[in-house]
Amino acid sequence: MTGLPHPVQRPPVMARYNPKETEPKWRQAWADADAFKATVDPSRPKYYVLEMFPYPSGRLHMGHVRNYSLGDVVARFKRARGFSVLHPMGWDAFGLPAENAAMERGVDPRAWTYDNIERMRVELKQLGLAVDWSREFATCDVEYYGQQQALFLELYLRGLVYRREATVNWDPVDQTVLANEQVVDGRGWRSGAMVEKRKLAQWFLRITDYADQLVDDLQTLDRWPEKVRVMQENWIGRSKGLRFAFHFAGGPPEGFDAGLEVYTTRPDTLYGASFVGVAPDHPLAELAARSDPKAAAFIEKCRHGAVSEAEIETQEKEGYDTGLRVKHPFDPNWELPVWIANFILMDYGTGAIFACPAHDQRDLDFAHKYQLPVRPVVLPPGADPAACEVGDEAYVGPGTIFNSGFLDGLDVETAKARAIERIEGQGQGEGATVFRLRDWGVARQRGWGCPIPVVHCAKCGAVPLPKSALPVELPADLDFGRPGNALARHPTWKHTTCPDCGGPAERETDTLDTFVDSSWYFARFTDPTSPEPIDKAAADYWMPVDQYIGGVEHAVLHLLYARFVTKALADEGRLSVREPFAGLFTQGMVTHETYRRQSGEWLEPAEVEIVAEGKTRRAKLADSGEPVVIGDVEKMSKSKKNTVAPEEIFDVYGVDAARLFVLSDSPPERDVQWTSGGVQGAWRFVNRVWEEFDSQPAEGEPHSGAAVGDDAGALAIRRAAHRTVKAVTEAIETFHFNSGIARLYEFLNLLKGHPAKTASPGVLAARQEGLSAFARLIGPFTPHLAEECWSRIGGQGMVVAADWPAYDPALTEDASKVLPVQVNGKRRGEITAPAGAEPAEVEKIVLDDPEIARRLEGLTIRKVIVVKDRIVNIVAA
RNA sequence: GGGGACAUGGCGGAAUUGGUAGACGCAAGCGACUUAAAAUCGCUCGGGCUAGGCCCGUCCGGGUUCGAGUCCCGGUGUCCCCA
Repeated sequence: MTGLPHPVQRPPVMARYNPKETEPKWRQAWADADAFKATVDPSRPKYYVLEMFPYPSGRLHMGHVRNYSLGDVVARFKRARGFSVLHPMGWDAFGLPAENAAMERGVDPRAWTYDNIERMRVELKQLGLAVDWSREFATCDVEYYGQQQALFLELYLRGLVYRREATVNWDPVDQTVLANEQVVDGRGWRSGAMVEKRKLAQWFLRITDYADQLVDDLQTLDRWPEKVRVMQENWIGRSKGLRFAFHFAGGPPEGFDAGLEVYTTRPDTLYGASFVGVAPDHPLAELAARSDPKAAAFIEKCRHGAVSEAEIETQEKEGYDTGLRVKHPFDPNWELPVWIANFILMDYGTGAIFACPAHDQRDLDFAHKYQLPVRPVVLPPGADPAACEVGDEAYVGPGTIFNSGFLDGLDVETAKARAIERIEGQGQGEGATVFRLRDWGVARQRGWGCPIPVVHCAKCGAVPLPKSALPVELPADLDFGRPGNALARHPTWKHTTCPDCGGPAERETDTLDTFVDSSWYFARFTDPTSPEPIDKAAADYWMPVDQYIGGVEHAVLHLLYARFVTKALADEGRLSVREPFAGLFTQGMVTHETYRRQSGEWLEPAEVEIVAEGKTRRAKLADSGEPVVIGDVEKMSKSKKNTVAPEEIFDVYGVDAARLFVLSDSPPERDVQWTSGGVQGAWRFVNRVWEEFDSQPAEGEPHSGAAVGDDAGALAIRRAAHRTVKAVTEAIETFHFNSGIARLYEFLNLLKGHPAKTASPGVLAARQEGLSAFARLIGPFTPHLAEECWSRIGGQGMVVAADWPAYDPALTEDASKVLPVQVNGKRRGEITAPAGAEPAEVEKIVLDDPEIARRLEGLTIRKVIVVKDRIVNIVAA
């Protein structure tokens, strides 16, 4: 039985490598040399590395350590490879957490945010990132959001900004609009109040104008994860179908002279129509409510129903028959009832559908509930038309159309085209592409955000401000002490004059969604002090971002908005690229085991002692010995208390060990599980590396090693060194950092086998060559240690200024290869052959081998397969 | 309901993309050093057996192939996205 130490335990005092001394020293040296300044240098290839910028929550967590360490590996590697690198850092600084802190603790959001930035900057700098800090900015800097207001006005003038009434989720307690994701079980995520649907005038960006491009250009993003491209494509949801109008039987109701317009992706199933449905907030439903109290009551009930698409899908289907009737477009004598149904979305298509229960599950559920007809019109392959019946499941597969007049006998796709042609011929509608994507509502009723640069004038309406009136600055004395929009209730701020007529006017008090802030910051980084929002020349040099790194949770919204804004800015002539991020990497989370008392109370890792008994592990409280339940491995979170504070780890093991561990333990795209043992292993490696460098005598230093040559040892070291350079280079290029670090461990193990103190001059020279490469190879992962080691063996200048080591391909291959020999696919021995030996030559060696010959006794050789430098397989019977 | 990803020792994960499965690390066991512990160093570490040689083994069941962790078909499980 062995008790493991706490996650954060003092390292042995006798350790010779002292990160507390070396790490600050090298960070200072980099700063003094301005080593990471990004410079426009047309003579060199450029490389722009960017990690999604942090929200200044106040403290660094392990997720940050991982995210920024990953980007730092790329930045340092590309710099060493001769690229002119831009690797900036900034702050996504507007948003609700600051307002919540303000309300809870009575602090000013601005002060809270900038204090947090101060603190986090210190911690991030401690990570030793190769960042050009001279470009730092926060989105809440007036220099930034003022430029954003200028861009907003440009989009306004191009017709990409508009204002309309929209149904929103309204939290009556917090007095604000909530995004769908902020509504949980019909209640506001913060207040817990029942959310209402309200109509409010809202500002929108016309992202749907770019919907086609946003889908089509996904094809060009070949360095994006396939997963993210699929998610975006689904989110945009382009579908081709038919938009057409039903004529009313017995004359149209008021305002519906043109009929009732519906949209469908299944015009082939028109003969299966059973009823027509409209959304509860459809104008026709509202019209019906005016004369029918029951309809009004039903609509009111729907208002309190589900808000997200997924919830709408799973809730009980309900409807109300308006009594209105429409005529089937292909048969004027066929009348269909018009229902108000709670599963229809006003925002998708036209907010009205025709229902074909036999071939749509939602329609079928609805039809069953209200005893509406179910008429199959698509015959599954091989089915009998006479016996075809629909049970509880709608048939949505391919098949042959039947029961459908002129469409009979056609396949689904042909029938769709034929039905669209017929409707178009009747002048009743046309084929149309519809997107699931909706315009982007960017207005937030919040005081801690970028003010929308518009005023409302009683005479002129909503008037955009002229650029000369920018920036529209947030007042310093906002009252965040209670819920609601602090900007709207400020006593004086909103009162102004109309730029058009000079009369009294009120400023728009909504601010922009923080996703707007993050939709162009990457372009601002190319010249953050430009008087223009974006300096064209700088952007032309640096854009696009060559490698963007962040969490997959932003796969849709942030990345989609940034793509849209980039395209819009390109159309304005402000950018020359149409896609912001040429390469995207989505890294996994940092996780940790969870621990609870038997009563269920969460416990921090530091309170728990792990007891290992052979292959099983148990846990108990470190002080009392009370048994502890080991729970699942989950994302580090305060609520489950399974967090480990980076600063404590830095303090005990140094920054390099922490970086090394998060980089080495798992492939970057997967979750990494933080363990105390793991970081101790990284710490051991740091020390072993230092000892290896420290044992290498400087040139001319007295040395007790053997005077005789040891060419075999020297050659082994050189080969391993060159192989390691090749492997690590390739590993970094392909984001296989964990494998690259494993190769570094291997090389160190090999060097240990040829210690300096007993080495011949030849081995010493080979070690020197190997150590020189090694110091540079570990630079991207453990940059401080790399400098200390490089300096110890007399490297010129600093590692950050040194070239990446080159390798000699001839030295990465052994002169002879050991090839396994299989007989009928089973390993039966091995032979040694010269590298690159031709099959015939290898075959001869194999057949001359006595051991192999013994294995083949009594068998007839049918075939000998030789894979060069790899394997031999003899097929024999 | 649709789509996608994944499944390898006690654990995290390697495997040159069809060619010696388990690199490297963690945990564990044994040993050395030590008054002792920690640290450090060395050895062992998928399972089985008639143990210096064989057999089995990459979630399960089939298939293709000289050869399958890798490709194909079917199933199970976990996760993600969409509905």
